[in-house]
Amino acid sequence: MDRDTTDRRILRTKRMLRQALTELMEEKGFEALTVSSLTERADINRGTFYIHYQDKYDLLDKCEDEILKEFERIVREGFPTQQNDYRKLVQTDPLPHILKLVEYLSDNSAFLKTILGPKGDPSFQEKLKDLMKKNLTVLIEQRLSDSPIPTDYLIAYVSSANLGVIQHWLKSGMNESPREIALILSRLTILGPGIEAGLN
Amino acid sequence: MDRDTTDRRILRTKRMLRQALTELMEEKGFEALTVSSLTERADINRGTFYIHYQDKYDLLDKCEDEILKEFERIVREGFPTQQNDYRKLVQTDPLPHILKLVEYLSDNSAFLKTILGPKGDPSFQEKLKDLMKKNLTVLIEQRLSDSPIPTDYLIAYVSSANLGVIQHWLKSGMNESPREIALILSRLTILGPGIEAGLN
DNA sequence: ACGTTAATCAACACAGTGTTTATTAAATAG
DNA sequence: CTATTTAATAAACACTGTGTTGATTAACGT
Repeated sequence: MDRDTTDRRILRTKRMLRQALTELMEEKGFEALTVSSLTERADINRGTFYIHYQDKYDLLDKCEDEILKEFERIVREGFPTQQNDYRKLVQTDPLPHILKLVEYLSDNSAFLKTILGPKGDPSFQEKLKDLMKKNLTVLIEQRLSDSPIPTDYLIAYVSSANLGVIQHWLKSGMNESPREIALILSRLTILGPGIEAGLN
Repeated sequence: MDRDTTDRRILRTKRMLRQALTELMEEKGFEALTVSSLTERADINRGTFYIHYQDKYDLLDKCEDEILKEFERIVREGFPTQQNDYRKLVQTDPLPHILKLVEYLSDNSAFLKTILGPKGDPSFQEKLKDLMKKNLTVLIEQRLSDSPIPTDYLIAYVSSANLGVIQHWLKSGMNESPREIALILSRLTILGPGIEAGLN
């Protein structure tokens, strides 16, 4: 079996480091933290860090990828297959897979709040938007009639907008329930800029 | 007179450093560059750097502030005072102050492309969105009827969306003219999510 | 219980930081 | 044009953090 994913010592080391990363990012942002501070906080020898990760950027990458993988899984499994008109549904209920996504955001809010905040990682924002774009492309292109606005700009607009809502939620203290946010996202995506852009 | 803003030696030093910053950011991103590489590129003694700036973050801050100041000036001077219905105008023409803004973006595209890209500075994105929010608040709140979506989320949505359009433009090689982009922004802001959100 | 291997500790050269000193060269005021 | 001011330079300093290595200890899986 793959020793790398079963040996409890390895799992512990990685778990501690990811925990330390989340904590230290919250405290002083990603750029201000060092490998030394990371290993000290995790109570891990500094040399051990370099067995598993190249540098702090590598550690961050791995953590981000874990989150993104889970996002993709949720979207893949829950994506609406049949082509419905959601404009009625969305008056009162969020799209189910969007709700699951927001719930997952909520579970990882400590990490995400920092990584999507002003001291965070803009490349993660882009990865997240790319994920949304992939799905929006399907959703939008099949319903697009003749918009005076290029499709790629429309998609950039909506995906960035969704990200903005999520960022605002995390930043302002998550006062709304995941369901409320999922509903906001669903409504804005389905009903929002669509009308103006010439969707039918 | 304020020696700090007239002495040609000082102006030259700052000019060279800001030039070097833009170049090196394009080449390897902000975090990867060092004060040493900056001063080497600018052909400036490293000690001189510390006379004018605390560290590389301070230099970045000052550069960003310069851009933001100019944004604010453009918005302040060009912001529509009387309350019009722009839905007709915007079918064919961008709002004038948005056009001016996009033209300024175009003039500083080298710097902005990097700072708003995946290796850039997320705090600048936030500052930019905050600027937009301030103006959108005026524009939206006075026209808002009864939206089922909280105003602050609506504003976060639109400002983030506008930023996304700008980022997409810069990233994809600026194939559209400033006028085209300004028109896209104007249309989406005035006509876009407004209808759904209950604007009149 | 055994062989394997992850984690530790200490040491290393190295790159970059931020500061200081004396010295040189350029700018401005008169 | 000259005198005076002051910005820029060059060289050195201690310091922090990096990334790697080799020998030793301790925990793991079978």
